[in-house]
Amino acid sequence: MSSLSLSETLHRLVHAYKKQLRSDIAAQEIDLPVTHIRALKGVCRNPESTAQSIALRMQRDKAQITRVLNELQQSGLITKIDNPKDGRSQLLRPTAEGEKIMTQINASERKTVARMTQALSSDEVDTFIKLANRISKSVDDAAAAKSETDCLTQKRPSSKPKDTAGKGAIELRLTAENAIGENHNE
Amino acid sequence: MSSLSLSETLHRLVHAYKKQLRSDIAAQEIDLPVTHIRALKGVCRNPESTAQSIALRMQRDKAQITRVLNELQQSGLITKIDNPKDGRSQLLRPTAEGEKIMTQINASERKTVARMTQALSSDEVDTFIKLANRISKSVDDAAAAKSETDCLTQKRPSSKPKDTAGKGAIELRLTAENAIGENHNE
DNA sequence: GCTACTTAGTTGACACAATCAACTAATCTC
DNA sequence: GAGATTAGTTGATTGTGTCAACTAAGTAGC
Repeated sequence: MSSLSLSETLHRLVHAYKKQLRSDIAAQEIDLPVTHIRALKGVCRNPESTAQSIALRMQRDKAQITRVLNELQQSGLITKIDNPKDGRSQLLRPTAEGEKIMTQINASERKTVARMTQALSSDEVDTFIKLANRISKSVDDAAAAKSETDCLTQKRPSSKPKDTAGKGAIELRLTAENAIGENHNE
Repeated sequence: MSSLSLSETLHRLVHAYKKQLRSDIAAQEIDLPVTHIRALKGVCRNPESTAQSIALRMQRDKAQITRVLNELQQSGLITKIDNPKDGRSQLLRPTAEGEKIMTQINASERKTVARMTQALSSDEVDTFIKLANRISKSVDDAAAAKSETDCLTQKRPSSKPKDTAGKGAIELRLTAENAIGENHNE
């Protein structure tokens, strides 16, 4: 019955949420796209962040992350310092300005979340988040399983499929594990 | 505690969902963006559809809808016929091809939803949808209320604000009412 | 009927989001 | 040291969402 409308429900919900968050942020005169904010958040949360770890956490393409991080750097919100343990990557740190903005953003976000959940009890919010996470996990697991069978049916041409299927499977499995164990972080 | 992670939860969830849906649809060799699919679905559901009604239902900008509908028409999935009751608008109808594709898409979507909700009981799915709808409604209501006060504080310059705030408020209130009463449709 | 306003749809311009492929340079493995 | 892998970058392209200005058709008040 109602199962088909899950899609519409999700579309509506996210659209409403993004709109609200953007307007709350704009109201604070912070001029950053949502993706940049999420990335900045990632950097602030973990002082050992690299572009790679941010991309993994956000489950986004590393190309996109590269650009976002560069823009955050240009805006003076983060700095990159050479990773002593790995010459390929740099550690990301928020600047003082970045920390300041982050504080403001956290306030905005709290307000946004408060508005969204004003009609719900905190138990209901909790239930909602748990259900949402279980749904996300199911999708990730399904995707990982699919990539795996893809690999098998391909019989591993042994050197050809440079990136295509294999990487997808690994990434997805990693992030699926992440996604669950991570919520206690805030 | 967990309230802050609502944002991340939502981001993850929707990203996972879109990815899954896109791949399921691509697997059927249908080459349509998600937005186009949603619009086609709207057209198929209601034989009296106009661009306006689709835009309202989807809560999207009418400019975007215009383009999406034109592309659907070019792809031969819908037709526009002059609205006998209003020379400004056209009634949208799926073509035979459009109906066919819609059937396939519905199958894909059912599969996608099944995957997403495989770890949930149908009661839990139901709970999730209800909570999501309540959250959407809260956001819409908040936005509508805000637009309203904006209007008041502007003291109605009597002829200037052609479109800006007023329309937003009305649209949002309409769609908020819609969003709730509409789920029984499928 | 004329004038105002409103509404449906279109168009152009733009910003943001996501993805893919090809590439460099550093690292790891053997 | 050769070959694969990984971190990050760059270019191109597609999709998504928004805003403003515009045309043409309908509506209301007079």
